Amino acid sequence: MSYINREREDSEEEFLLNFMVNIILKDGTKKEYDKGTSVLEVAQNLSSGLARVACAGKIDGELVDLRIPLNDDCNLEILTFEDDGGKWAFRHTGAHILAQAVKNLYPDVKLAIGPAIQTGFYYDFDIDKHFTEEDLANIEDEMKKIVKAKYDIETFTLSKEEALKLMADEPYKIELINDLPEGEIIRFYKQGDFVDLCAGPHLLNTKAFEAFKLLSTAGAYWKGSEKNKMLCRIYGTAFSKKADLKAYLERIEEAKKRDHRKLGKELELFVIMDEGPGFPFFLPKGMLLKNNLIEYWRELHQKAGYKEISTPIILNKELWLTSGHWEHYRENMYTTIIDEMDFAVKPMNCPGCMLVYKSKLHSYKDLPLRMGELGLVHRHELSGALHGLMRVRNFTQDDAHIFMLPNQIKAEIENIMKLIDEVYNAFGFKYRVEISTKPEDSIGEESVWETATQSLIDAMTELGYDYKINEGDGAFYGPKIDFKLEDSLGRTWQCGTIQLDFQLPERFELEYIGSDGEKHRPVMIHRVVFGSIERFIGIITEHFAGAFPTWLAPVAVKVLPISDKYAEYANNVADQLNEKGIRAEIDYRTEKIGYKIREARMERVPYIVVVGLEEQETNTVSVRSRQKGEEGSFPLNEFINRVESEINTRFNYHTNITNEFSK
RNA sequence: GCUGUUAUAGCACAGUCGGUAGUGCACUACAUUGGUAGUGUAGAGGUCACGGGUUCGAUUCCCGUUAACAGCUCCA
Repeated sequence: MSYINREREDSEEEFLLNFMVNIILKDGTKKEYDKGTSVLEVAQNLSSGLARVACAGKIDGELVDLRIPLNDDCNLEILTFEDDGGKWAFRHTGAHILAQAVKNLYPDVKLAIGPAIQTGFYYDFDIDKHFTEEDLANIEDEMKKIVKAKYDIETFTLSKEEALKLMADEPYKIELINDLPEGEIIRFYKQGDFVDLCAGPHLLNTKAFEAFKLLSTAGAYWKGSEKNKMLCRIYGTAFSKKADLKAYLERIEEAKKRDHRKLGKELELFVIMDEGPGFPFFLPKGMLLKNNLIEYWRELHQKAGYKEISTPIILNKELWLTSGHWEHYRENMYTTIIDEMDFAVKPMNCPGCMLVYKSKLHSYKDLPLRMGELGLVHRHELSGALHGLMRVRNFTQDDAHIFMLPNQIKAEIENIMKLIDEVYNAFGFKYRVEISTKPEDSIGEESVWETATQSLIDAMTELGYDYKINEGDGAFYGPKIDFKLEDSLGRTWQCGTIQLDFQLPERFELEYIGSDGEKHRPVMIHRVVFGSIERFIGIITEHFAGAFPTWLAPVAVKVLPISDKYAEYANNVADQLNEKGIRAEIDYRTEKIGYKIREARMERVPYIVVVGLEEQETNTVSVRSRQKGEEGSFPLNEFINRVESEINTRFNYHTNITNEFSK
């Protein structure tokens, strides 16, 4: 809040002579203005066009209102809707217009908060009713009136006492005011007769807010805590141009078409039944996909020096007490009684792996020891959190635990970062990285946590990653680096994670014999690359819109005989393909060829080959590829070589996929 | 788990202002033996999610349960 402080300090100096301020613009130009010139006035001076579309400013990297006077030399940027900060101010103004409209229509409503978000804005209301679609339409109309009224948006500040008095009828605002640190400027924005507590920035007038739409309503807890009252939230989105709004709404519709739950059903990959909420069934096609991923994973990890193990799904209570899960993860665990003793279904693979480590004596020469496990874990997730394959109650983690000497930590983390980067890039994913620190409910010494967290930060810095810190979001046994991938609607899902753990080796009293002949404690890393095979399948299904690259596709080639006279030749073709490890299927049905092609295309099969009399006589196939459409006839062995090399090169090919299913 | 919405054939959906239900695709049979995005005809398939209540009568109205969907919270 440095600009606010500047504003205050300087107001005491107002008696002094007007000084000039030197500002440096985004393009590096230096300009001189009278002290007290506002950001807006600078914009107007630069160009009236810029001033018209300006939404906010940025002083020395800090987002500010256009009305803010410049009192010190600084770097200044004028932000429009095209800039993140400008977009934020624009949409935040939308939240205020929404609140004003709701207040006009429902005077008894109590206002909570209403920020801009990545996809638009929302406002939380405390009201006895719930908003229907019809209500949303009415509110939208009311918002349009406010926009048409072209209210100037003004801002002012008040002392705490005055602010509390002004907001006397708004209990949530009072709570917010009381939560502000002592001495903080309490700022308000006003448009027409609507006043809201807000740090800003905002637009100058409501008239610019034309291209918007209210999208949905939802329940949301006050201050995001499930202990608090649930409020009614209205979501909306807005753009500076109507065409952009239209394009965005169309994009949402497009994204729905590639929802993995819809495609999973259509492509017969998986089903989730009422009999097992959150427990997916994999169908033959989904199983092929899953096994293809696993095969890739095994190849990758073998090269990277991992050894694969498998540990039991059910283990006794004693083990979970030792690991700390019984105390810290109990509510997510499924338990059972066997021979009158307590057992738990594993929610994580680590304790089992600990036992494997302890099953023999290790020398420092064995380290780092990288033990992978495709472990099936079960976790009781809240019913409302379940979401197709993205959030399930049993899933296969592509887990690995790495035991090492303390001086091997950085190198190992870097190895894993590179491995994850290789895999995500291969699929063409963009991802975000976050570091999560010590949570409230945790085990182990503070100093150990600090060392662990620092070594994660060091590795990230060394590799030049941009990362965000999530305070208090770590696992109960250690800090972690999380890798987040986006789904088709822009929601992010945690996939890869690297977790440093000094606790479990301690609890399980793991040891290795050092070069000094003495026993020492190894350090451990937990890590996953896909995260869970299930979630990853969900994400790649949406990413490829079901048109999986040939190496992954459940069926690589669909053979379509023109009629059953050519079934034998079709068999011959499919056999030769399958012999080379190319998954081929034959559609024997006595349907018209056009019909069979249509169905095969709906299945997103990479290659369709049509065989009839002509092909049989010349030992050729008529090829139709997903990428290029009808390609004509090729000798069978030429086609086989082509597909075989495409599968072997895996990712070198998929980036070219362009067809109506992958837009 | 919380707030809201929803639940009709394998799938996508109509419908019944309370008198036990239809369309398309898929499925089965027959005919059609075909050349790059949907062949024709016929047939079979549903205690209208489950449990209560109101009613002469409930798939329809009310309550509860379960599940799904959107969001919140939580997470791989």
